[in-house]
Amino acid sequence: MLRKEVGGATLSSVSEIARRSPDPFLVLISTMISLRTKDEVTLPASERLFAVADDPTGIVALDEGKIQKLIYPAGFYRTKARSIKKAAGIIIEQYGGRVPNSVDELTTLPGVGRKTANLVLNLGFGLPAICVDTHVHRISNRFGWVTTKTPEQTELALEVILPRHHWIEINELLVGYGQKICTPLSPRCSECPFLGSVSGAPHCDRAGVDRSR
DNA sequence: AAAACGGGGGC
DNA sequence: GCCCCAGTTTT
Repeated sequence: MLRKEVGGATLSSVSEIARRSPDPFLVLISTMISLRTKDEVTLPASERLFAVADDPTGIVALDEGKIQKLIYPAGFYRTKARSIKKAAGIIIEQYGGRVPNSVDELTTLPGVGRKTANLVLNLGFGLPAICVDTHVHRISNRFGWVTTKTPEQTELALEVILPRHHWIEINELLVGYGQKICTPLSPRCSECPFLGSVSGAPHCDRAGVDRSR
């Protein structure tokens, strides 16, 4: 089971990992594997790796080539293997073997940017973090929720606008909507649940068709 | 701000 | 064959 339908949105492979075992380290590693890689590849790759090693000590003990082989064919598998092993080492040496729970600390890890850090806080620690990827950035601007140039600006703005509860669901719904309907180039506006809805509801001017990625 | 990293799947 | 993908890092 690679995906599950939830109110029209999809649960990502990282969510699936988190649901099975809400271990911040597993969430972190599977998120790193998922970067620019489809769920159908991410989940099996994560499972192969975790079958061999599922904690920082186990990961650092692995040969980098071994990690590469396990997570293939995830994209950027060489870079990811290096980052994963290095991150595990830093977690052991700098953070006492525990995954840090702040954006600033998480982003010190190689291969971990703002989006990954927030997803780990959200899915791994259950904290109210909003992760802004290309989908969320695009949709937020199309809907006129924000007028921002960078994903980081979008993130800061959304933290003020969006509700404080159900952040995990909100993240997934926004992304699922961006994947299936409000796509970058040819949005399926005829299937958009927001188009033509009650006044005051967010709308799309259809002018924001872009290739922000 | 733009390019590089990378393999797989859809059409 | 060409385009796209729940980004991050380096120029």
